[in-house]
Amino acid sequence: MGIAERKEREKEEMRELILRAASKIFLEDGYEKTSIRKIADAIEYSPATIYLYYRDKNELLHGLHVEAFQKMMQEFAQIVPISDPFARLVEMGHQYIKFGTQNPELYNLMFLMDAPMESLACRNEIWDDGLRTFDALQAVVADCIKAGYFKETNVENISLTIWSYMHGLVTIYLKGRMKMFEDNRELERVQQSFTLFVKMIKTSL
Amino acid sequence: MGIAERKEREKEEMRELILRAASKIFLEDGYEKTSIRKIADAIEYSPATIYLYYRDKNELLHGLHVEAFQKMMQEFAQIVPISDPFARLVEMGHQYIKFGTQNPELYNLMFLMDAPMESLACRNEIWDDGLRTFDALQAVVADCIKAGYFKETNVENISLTIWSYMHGLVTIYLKGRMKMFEDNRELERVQQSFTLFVKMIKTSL
DNA sequence: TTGGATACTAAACAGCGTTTAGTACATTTG
DNA sequence: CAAATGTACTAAACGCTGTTTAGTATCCAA
Repeated sequence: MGIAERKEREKEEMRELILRAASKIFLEDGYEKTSIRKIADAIEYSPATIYLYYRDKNELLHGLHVEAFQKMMQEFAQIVPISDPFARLVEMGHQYIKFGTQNPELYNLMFLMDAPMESLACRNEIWDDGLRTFDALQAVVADCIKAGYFKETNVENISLTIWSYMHGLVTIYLKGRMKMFEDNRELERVQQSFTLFVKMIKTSL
Repeated sequence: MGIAERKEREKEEMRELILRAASKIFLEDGYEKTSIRKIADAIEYSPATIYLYYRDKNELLHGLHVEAFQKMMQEFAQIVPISDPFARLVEMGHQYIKFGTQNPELYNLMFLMDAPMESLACRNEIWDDGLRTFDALQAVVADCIKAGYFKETNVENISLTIWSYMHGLVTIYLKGRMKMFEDNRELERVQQSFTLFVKMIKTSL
């Protein structure tokens, strides 16, 4: 009997309906304003219904978290055709900065918020999405080593170090901590620093 | 007449009383649990009273923000006696990592939270505390240049680049994004990456 | 047809930051 | 000294929040 299958399908559709509404509100109005009640309103169900499909708000945010990483990986796909590994790494950095600065709410969700992590913690899943993205970086770094750009060989350590820098730069910008340089040339400073960092890894790794 | 002065003093004492209670709760229970109602409870006043001394919660958090920076600068003071500029810079990095990892809630408040920034924004003050700390870094970097350690001369850009890395590393750790390396050697990885970064700036700046 | 699973919700719980209206007391003024 | 003004404080409410409980319909299997 296909009834169980249909129910399963309907359940999945409902999960998707909720996630779409949540995503829309999250992207339009930001995290602060993405409340369960508002999501419920948007899909014309009661707030309690949402809890029949997601155990809590953290799990729902984890759903958006997954989508955010998909979007980032999609943008990283643009760098694949670049044949020179180092040029590919540099372009990956540009894409990272671009993604972060243009999607502050998503970036926050992906790398700063506690909520989606806590959803994973209690089910001791692992942080798959983040790992896949980190692997993408590691792959490019490994190519740089193979092509003789770097003398260092600890791919994981090099990748973590590069990511740390990129993440710090983007976060300082996004969280308004660059406003201390009173002029309004924050994005210029981001680019300037990135140029210096590229020079650094080129000459010293 | 000294009445105005006494009232002024009492007002300041009350502000301090509130701040001390807020600080205690913040350090013990973290940001999430630091509510106006709980602070009011601790000092045995009504929640509304707090609003006679702080315009809103953001301004109160900014008070803690100021103290957090004082504490950090205090720990940075330990590096002053180190005569070699580069060794001083490296030790400053160690202190930064130590402060961040041992005071996660404070670090969050200082460099990640929106709240204390928003308090400044509406009064268009500037981010003095952060600037002073950044200046401390710039001073050490300038010394490194003078001592011939670096060939680069843009102190601000070098400092921003170094801070970006440090901040990224600490944030990745604090926000649990290093848990993807399933083994439990996160702090070890932090040190390993820092060692690599030190090598990088030594050979390429 | 009946009985139990399923889908859903109204209402409540316990918390939040903040504001309003009003009281009690301290101080200044006539 | 009494009346008027100003100050310090708070109870209660407003409008939110995430989440749970209890109850009502509806669907489906026996």
